[in-house]
Amino acid sequence: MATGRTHRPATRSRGIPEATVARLPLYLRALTALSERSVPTVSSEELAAAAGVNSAKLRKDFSYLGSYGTRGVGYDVEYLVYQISRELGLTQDWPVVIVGIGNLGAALANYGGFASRGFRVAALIDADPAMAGKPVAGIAVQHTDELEKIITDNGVSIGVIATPAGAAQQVCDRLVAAGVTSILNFAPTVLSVPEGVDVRKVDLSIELQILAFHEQRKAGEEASSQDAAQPATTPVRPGSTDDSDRKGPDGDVPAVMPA
Amino acid sequence: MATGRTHRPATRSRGIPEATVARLPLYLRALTALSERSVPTVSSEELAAAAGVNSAKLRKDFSYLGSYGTRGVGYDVEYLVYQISRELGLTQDWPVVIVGIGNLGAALANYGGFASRGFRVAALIDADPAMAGKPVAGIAVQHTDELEKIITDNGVSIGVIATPAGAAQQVCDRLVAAGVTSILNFAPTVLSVPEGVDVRKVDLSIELQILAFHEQRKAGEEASSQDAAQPATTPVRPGSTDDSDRKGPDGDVPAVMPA
DNA sequence: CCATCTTTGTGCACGCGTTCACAAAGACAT
DNA sequence: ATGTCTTTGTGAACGCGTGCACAAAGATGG
Repeated sequence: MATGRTHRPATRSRGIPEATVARLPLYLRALTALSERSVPTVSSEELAAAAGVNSAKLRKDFSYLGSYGTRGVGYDVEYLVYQISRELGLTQDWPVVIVGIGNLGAALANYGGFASRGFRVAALIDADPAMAGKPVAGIAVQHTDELEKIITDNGVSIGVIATPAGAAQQVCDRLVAAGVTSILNFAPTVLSVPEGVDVRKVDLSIELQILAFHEQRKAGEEASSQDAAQPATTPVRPGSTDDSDRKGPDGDVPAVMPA
Repeated sequence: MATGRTHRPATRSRGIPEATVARLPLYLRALTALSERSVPTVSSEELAAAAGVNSAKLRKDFSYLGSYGTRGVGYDVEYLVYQISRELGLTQDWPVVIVGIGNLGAALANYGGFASRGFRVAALIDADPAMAGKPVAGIAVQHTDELEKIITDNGVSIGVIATPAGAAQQVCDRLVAAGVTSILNFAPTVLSVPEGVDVRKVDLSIELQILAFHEQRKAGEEASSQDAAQPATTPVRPGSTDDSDRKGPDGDVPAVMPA
C-alpha cells in the first residue's frame, strides 16, 4: 500500500463499497435458503433479519447494485439470487488450489460449502513428499514442485495458504509469481504481496484474543477490584527506576505491578 | 440490534476503539517475534512495518493504552508485550471448549497457536456417540450430553462452534444457557444471541466470495467486452414483462439477460 | 549545560459507513 | 379511476477510523 498509485482511486465507475461487498455473501446465503423453501418474494425487513443486519443498510446495499425490488412488495428471491451471484462473480467457475494439507488444509478440502458456489478445488499441494499421491477429500495430493505447473495449466487465480507460518511467505511468492492474484491466508503471518494482489487473512488466534479482550472487560466490569491472575514474569518499565510516572488513559488502572 | 439500549453505549470509560483492539494481536505477534530475537527496543516505524500497518495508526493505537514508549528511542519490546497481553486479557488462563469435532474441529484442536497465548482447550465435544472417548490432539472427545456440566465445572466462558450449520444455533443456545459469553463461530450461520454475548464468525465461504468479486473486477477491467460464462438458469425480472426498465447504477451494464 | 537530532503523542481534517426519516412508487381494493 | 397502504430507494446527518503533519519530549554529543 501507499506505493505509487493509491491502491485504487475510488474505483472507476461501479463503486460498490467494500463493506457492502462483504455483506453480499450473507444476503446470498439467506436468499438461497429462502429459494430452497420456494419463497417467492421477501421484504427488506425480513431479509435483513435473516442476515442479521439493519434493514436500511440492506436496502442501501442493494441500491448500489441497481433498482431491483418492487415497492409495496419486496424483492423477488430468485432474481436477487441471480443478481448477487453475478455481481460477486459466482456465475463463473473459480479453480482454487489449497497449499499445505495438514489438519486445516484437509478440513478445507473437505469443506462442502467450497464447491457449492462457483469454487472448485483444482489441486491440493503439500511440501511433504510422503503426502504426494495420497487422496484427501477424493483428490490426490501433489508435491510443491508441481505448484507452478498446476497454476498455469488450470488457470488458477485464487490460492489458499494453510501452511505453517514459516512457509507462508515463500509459498505466497511462488503463487503470485505463477499468476495467482487472490490469496486466502490461514497462516498467522503478515504476507507482503505486490500491488494488484488481494490478500484476505483468517486468523483463529486473533479472533480468540479479541474475544478474550471483551470477556475480560465484561468480567472486570462489576467485580473490578479483585485481580485474578498474576503473571510469572513482571517486566519493569525500561527507563524509569520508579513506577510513579505510569499514566493510563484513565485513572482507573492501578499504576502498579508487584515487583 | 435496535433492541432497547444500544448494544453498549460507547462503552464507559477506557474507550479503546474496536478497530484498535482488532490490531493489538497483530502487534503482539510482531513484538513476540522481536522478543524471541532479543531485540530490546523498536520504533513505531519498524513495528508498523512488521505488522503491516501505518506507523501513525500504530502510535495512535498505543496511545489509547497509555504513554508507553520513549521519544527519540521507541518502545521497549518486553514491556510492550506485557502491556498488550494484559490489555487483551492474556495474562490469565482462558479455558475453551470446541464443539463439533469434524475435520475442522480436529484441526482447531491441533492448532498450536491455541494454547500458546493464554488459551487452553478444556474439552472437545461432539454429538456423535461413536466419537466419545476417542482422543483428538491428546484429549478425549466427550459427548454433547456433558456440555452443561463441562462448562460449569471448568468455568468456561469462551466456546468455539465447529458443527454443521444446522446444529450451530442449538449448540449456541446451550452454550449460552450454560454460561458461555463469547463464541467463535465457524458454522455458516447467523447466530442469534442474547445481549451481552459476543459472537465472532469465521466464514471461509464468505472470504472466498469476496475474493471472487475482486478477481472478477480485475479480470473484467481490461478485457471488459467478452462475457465469460452464461448461467444455466436465467431468471426473468418478476413483475415487468419487458426488460426495458432495467437500470443499473451506471449505464455500463447491458440491460439484458438472454431470455 | 546547551544544541541537535530522533521519535513519540496528538490535534485536525477528511472520507467512509451507518442510520434516520421520508418522499416516491407501485400494489391492491373499491 | 381513485384512494389507501405497504415498502422501496435515497438525501442528509452523524460518528468512527485513518492519515497528515507538527509540537513536545527526551536521548545523545560536545
